[in-house]
Order: sequence, then C-alpha cells, then structure tokens
Amino acid sequence: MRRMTARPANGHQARLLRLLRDGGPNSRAQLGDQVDLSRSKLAVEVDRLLETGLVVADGLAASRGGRRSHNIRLAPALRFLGVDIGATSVDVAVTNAELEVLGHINQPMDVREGPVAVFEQVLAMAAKLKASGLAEGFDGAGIGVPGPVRFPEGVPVAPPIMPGWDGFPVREALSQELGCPVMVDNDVNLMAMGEQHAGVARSVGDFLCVKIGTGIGCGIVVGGEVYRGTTGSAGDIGHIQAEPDGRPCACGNRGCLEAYFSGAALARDAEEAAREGRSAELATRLDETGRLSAVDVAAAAAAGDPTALDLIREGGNRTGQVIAGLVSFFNPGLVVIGGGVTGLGHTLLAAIRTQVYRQSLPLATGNLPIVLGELGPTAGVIGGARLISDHVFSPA
Amino acid sequence: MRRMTARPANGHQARLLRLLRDGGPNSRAQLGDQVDLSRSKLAVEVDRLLETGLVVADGLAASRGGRRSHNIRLAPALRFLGVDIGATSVDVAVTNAELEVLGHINQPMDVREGPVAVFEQVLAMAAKLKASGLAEGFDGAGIGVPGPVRFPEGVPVAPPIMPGWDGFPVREALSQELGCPVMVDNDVNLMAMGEQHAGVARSVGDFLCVKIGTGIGCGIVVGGEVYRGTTGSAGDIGHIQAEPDGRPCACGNRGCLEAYFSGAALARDAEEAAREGRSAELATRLDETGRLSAVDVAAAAAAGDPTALDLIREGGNRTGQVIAGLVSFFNPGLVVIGGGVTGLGHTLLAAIRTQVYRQSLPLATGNLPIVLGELGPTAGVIGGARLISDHVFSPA
DNA sequence: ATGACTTTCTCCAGTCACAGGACAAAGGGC
DNA sequence: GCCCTTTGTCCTGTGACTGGAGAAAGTCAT
Repeated sequence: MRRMTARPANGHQARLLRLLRDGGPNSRAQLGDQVDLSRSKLAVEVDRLLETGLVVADGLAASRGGRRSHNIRLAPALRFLGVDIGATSVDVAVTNAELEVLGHINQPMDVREGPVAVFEQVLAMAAKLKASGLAEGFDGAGIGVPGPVRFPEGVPVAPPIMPGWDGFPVREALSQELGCPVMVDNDVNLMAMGEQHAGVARSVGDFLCVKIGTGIGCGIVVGGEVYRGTTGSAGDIGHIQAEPDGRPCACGNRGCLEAYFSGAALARDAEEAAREGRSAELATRLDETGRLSAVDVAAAAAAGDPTALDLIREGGNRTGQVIAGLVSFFNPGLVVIGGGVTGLGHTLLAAIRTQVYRQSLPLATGNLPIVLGELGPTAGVIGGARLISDHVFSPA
Repeated sequence: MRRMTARPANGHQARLLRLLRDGGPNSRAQLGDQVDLSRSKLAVEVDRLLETGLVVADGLAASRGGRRSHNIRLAPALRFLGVDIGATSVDVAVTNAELEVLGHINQPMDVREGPVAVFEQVLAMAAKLKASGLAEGFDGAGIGVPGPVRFPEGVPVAPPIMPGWDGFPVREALSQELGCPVMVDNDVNLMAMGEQHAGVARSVGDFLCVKIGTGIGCGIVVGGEVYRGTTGSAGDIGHIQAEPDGRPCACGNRGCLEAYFSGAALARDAEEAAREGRSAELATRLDETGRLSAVDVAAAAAAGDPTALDLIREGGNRTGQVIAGLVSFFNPGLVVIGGGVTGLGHTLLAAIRTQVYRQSLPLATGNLPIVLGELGPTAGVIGGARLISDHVFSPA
C-alpha cells in the first residue's frame, strides 16, 4: 500500500512541523512565539498545513484568561517505522508523529544471513505491528545497520561484520517494499539521534555517543547534526589502537580497542576465565556449548563475582583511555555510553570516568558529564523515526 | 585612527563580498552566475555596495564576443591585519581585501612576557607595516594565540604555556588600540583556515590540520567551518596518551604525545643524543649554552645524520599513531601537516603516512591524502585575515 | 561598411511574501 | 454588565524579487 504523505511546501511549514513533533500540540499563538513570523503569515502557513492533512485542529484548550485557543497537532494517523539492525538481533518499532513508541518488537537474527533474509524478517515484523492495529500504513522508515553507510544513497559500504551487504541498495529496496520514504544510517548514529531527541542529550549541541555492543562505535554530533565523515565511516573507533603491539585483532592489526573490549571480547574473556577455573560464578553460567554472553558477565558482576568485575573494569579502562583521547580532540559537551553492555552499569561507567578525568585536559573535562544512555534499546528505533521524520518534515 | 569600515546590509551583499574576496575581480554577469539572483536584483545590490565604498568598478574587461563588462572588485584600500602569536615568535602581516599578503614581518618573542608586552610589540610591528606605505589603516585584524580561546568573547582561557594570559580581553583591548574589528582564535585554527583559503585544503569540506611547533595541536574543519568544541579546546591533541605509562610529561600525566614529539621534545632529545656522543653531526651544531633547536635537527637530517633521522622517524611514528586514531574517528578528506617542524619534510611525512595507512581502517584511508601544508609561516597570518574578513564581510 | 549575432547591463512592471494594525470572537474578574 | 485579556482573522501597504524588453557595446562574416 503506497502512502503518499504530503510534504511541507516551504521552510516555514517544515519548521512548524518539527516544532509540533518536538513540542507536542500547540496553539497558533504558542507557535508564533517560537517562529518569528507575524500572526497573519503564521495563520496562512498553518491553514495550508491543515489543508494538506499533515496537521489537524482538534478541540479547544482551556482559557488562560482570554479567548480559548485551538489545539494544533500533527495528524494522529501519521506513523513512522524505526528499524535497528544489530549484529545478532533486530528491533522494529512504530511511532506516531511525535516519535512516541507505540509498539516495539525485538527478535534474534543474524546479519550474516544477508540483506534479503534480514529484510524479509523486518517486513514481517512491520506487518505484525500493522496487523495489531497500531498503524494503517507507514509514512516513513528509518533504518540502522551495523556498519558504515553511504548516507545520501542509503547503501552500506564494506561492512566488516556484514558480508553480502556491501552495496545492497537498502534504501531503494525498502522504499519499494514499504511504499514510503526510507533513510538508512549507521546504527550508532541512530542511537545518538535517539538520545538527542528523547534521551540524555537533549539540548546538547556537541556530544559523543559511544555504543558498546558486539563491536564499538561512536556517534558524533556537531552543532546538533550527526557528523558522518567523508566516506561515512566517522566514529568507527573499535579499531583505534589501545595498546601498541597489543593483542591481535580480527581486523589484522594489533592492539585494537575491540580486541580488548566489546560485547564479543568480554564474552570471550569470560569464557576463558571460566574454563581456566578463575571464576566459579562464571563457570556456572556456561551454556551447553561452553559459551557465555555479556549478559552473563553482567549477572556475575551483579552477584559480586570479582573476576567478572575485574573484566568489566579492565574493559572500562581501555575504553576510557580511548575516549579520553577523543575528548581531548573533540571537546564534547557530553559523552553518552550505550549499547548492549549498558547492563554492566556503574562499574563500567566508573572505570571510564576515571580514565577520562585523569587523562584528558582539565579544560575539556571541566564540566563534562559522562553518563549512560537512558533509552536503552529504544534509542535506535527512536533515532530511526527521528531520521526519517527530519526528512519527511523538510521542504519537498 | 578609527576606521569605520562599512558592513554589508544583507546576506546577498555579504555573499558577493566573499565571492569577490575568494575569486578576485568579477563582472556583474560572472557574479550573477554564482549567486542565484536575477540580474536586476544583483545590479541593485552591487550598486549599493558601490555606494558604501566596499567595492569599486574600475575599467572594462576585454570583450568575450559582446559588450565589454565592468570590473567589479573590492576596494583596493581595504587592509586586513593577520597576527600569529607563537610560543617564541610573532608573525604580523598586512593583506589586501583578497587576502594577498602585501607585507610580512616575523620577530622573536616570548609569550611568557605576558599580553601587555607582547601586544606592545605587535602594535609596533603593525605600525612599521603601516609606515612602509602598505596600509593607511586597518579594516580588521585576526589574531592567533597558542592556546585555547573563548571564541565569542576573544579571550584566552587557561593557556598552559601562556601564564598571565588567562582571561586577558585580547579582542577588546586590541580593537581599542587598532580602532578596527578584531577576532581572536587558536593559532592552530588560524593555520587551518589559511590552508583552507589559499593552501592545500581548498575545496575540502572536512579535514584535519596538524600543527607541530613548540607543541602539537590540530585544527578541525567540519563542513568548511572550523570546529572549536564546547569550551574552545577542541584539537588539543598534544596530551593524548601515545604510550600507556610512558614518559612523564610536563602536564603531570605520562605518555603524552608531546612528551615524545614536538619542536621542544625533538630539540631536547637531540641535545641528549649530542651530549651522549651518539651523533657527531648534532654535536657540532650545539650552541654556546649547549642547546639545539628543531631547525638544527632538520639540518643534520638533511646532511644524512642517522641519529637525527631516527629521532624524526621515531617522532613521526608516535604522531602517526595518534593521527591514525583521529582518522578512524573523524574520517577526514585530508590531513595537513604543518607548523615549525615542516622543515623535517619528507622523512617525517613518510613516518606519519606509514602509521596512518597501517592502522586506520581502509574505508577511512582509502582515498586520504596526507600532505605538508604549502603556506608555511604565512598560513597563520592568512588565516587571521580570513577570520576577520569573514566577520567584516557578514551582515552588520 | 554593413548587418547579424553576442554579451553585458539597465529599466520597468508585475508578483509574492510578509508585517502590522484594525477588528472580531471568546472568555475571566469584578 | 463592563472592562480587560487572549486568540485568531482580515486587509492593506511595503519591500524584495523575477522576468522580459530593450539599450549599449562589442565581434564576426560577408
């Protein structure tokens, strides 16, 4: 079902749509306070938006001592789809025009099965959300993939952990299937946009968002805009050298951060500790095939296992060391830590903070909060919705 | 002498002024091709600029098959002052409105003497340039200082190598003295702007400009604009850790890049090598007080001294290692190496390149030029002129 | 030379965006 | 009921801008 969502005709209309998205329903007068247009001009633009159906006027607000105002809000039937493709699972969510999550599904999945299989699953999940009555159709979809993307075309490039995805026209293919506009970005950038829109990074112009999951990546926001770099690989910090001539890494180099810490590295180190008998706590959590996951380590740490705590601290130190360098270089106003390992919580955060505050320049760390993301797994899907809504709410 | 330079009245005029600055004299028709305005509107704006005296029409260009065009150019009497304050010397230059250097003076100086003494010297140098007939007055001045700056106010903050400068109102004081608009920025950012305007970084949107002088800093350009960070300390990469638990650094930490390489570190290591008899070549260059400078090392290296070459290679390796991390993170389209040690030339560059190409991700380095700055000591002063001209050529 | 064609620049009229004031609608407080 | 406030609409004047007509000043081929 093709859905021909109207698009704003000019910058003013786009501005108004975003104000309604971010600030919720508003009266004309309230909108006028934020937009530096005369009331007459504003009324004209609002009327035009009402004609297109993108916004509706429903009901009157309570009086504030004078004539009651009309509630202007985004069309309640608008729906965005946020899709966050991880290495081992997918998140799909529907939001309304205000980017509130109405329904959210998470399913295990393996990216290595290739784009065709994965998108079959994603489309099934989207259909399920639609079938449950949450949406009649989608007005746009924002997709996050775990690797670099040529952003303008929406095509993954040379993704190390995603063989078979290189050059696959994600944007075009999904736009066809879903019958709505689609934007594709790196999953880390999506998380950054999510935390910026609805999480800890509201009202911060320049910040870093470090996502520690199967790998490690970093979303870079400059002046409120995601910075993607010349070839779309900005923020790829997993293979920054943390230790000269250190451990060998899957990428072929030595001493990469990911060789020391990431969901995968943590699980591997924990398995080794368990097998070598250094932690009874971890050993009890081994599954039939002798494997552990980051979640197991988090549980063991919560239970007070010293080996697990050490592994987390050690990883946090390495990560903090790299982040310290980035903080000196980038001088952000905030550092957000997120991703699958957020469950490691305060132990991880404390280790990272210690390193950063010790190694970065006082001027850069003086007033620098380093915090956990507050949206967890919804950061990515909200970011996806945000990405596509920015596109849909821009002049045609 | 107060000089009341007119300012453009709107964005169109500002745009035209910058086109004339960057592209030199142009006819109305040529301007029209670049500015997306109707010829009539363009004519109006040009006429208004002519009235203000900011631009002049002098002479007719050769015919290109039809009516000859008028040459529209920036007023030939406009003068900008570019000032680049280093740790041990000052550069002062006058440029015309097209930012061509008309006169350039370099003098030794010690920043530690404090802002009052330094600016006395700077003003004397400016007066000298004026006396030599290069300028009747200045229409703006761009100042670079070797430390972080609160950019909007033009005030240095907590400069480690500049005690006594903290909080000194450079912009206000100099604006008073010179009687013209003044802008203040980090010297590294100025160099980046210089290379962007007239050097190797023309037409590159996102790049890094590493300046290796007494210390090490890095100018960051995002989308053609200098990025300064939340507190103005972005690009301060001298104290990024290059070696965990490495050499002690003056900043109190260990293993900082500057502890291994910079003009100062290189001179120190060379002196040590000379004293320990590891290099006869270097020993012959020791001055009366047993000191060497980076220039001596460059000369020794040029003469083929293996110890000097080793020192340079070693420093280049360390620097390259740090830059490799920044390249992975920032994914620039170009890396420029500049500053006092540019004299070390190809040996240094080769070492840096080797490290970066080996350690950064292929996607980020795939088409990444790493080159020496081509402006040398004029990069900073041109950057200063560029900085202030951007300000003067913006709507009042 | 002369006419045909180009290029550059100016002038003019019409259109559109927008601001700002007058005014109507709708309510609160006394 | 009266006066005040807030919200929203209508209308007109102004200034920004476009596009076309045409004048000015050339080149080039014949």
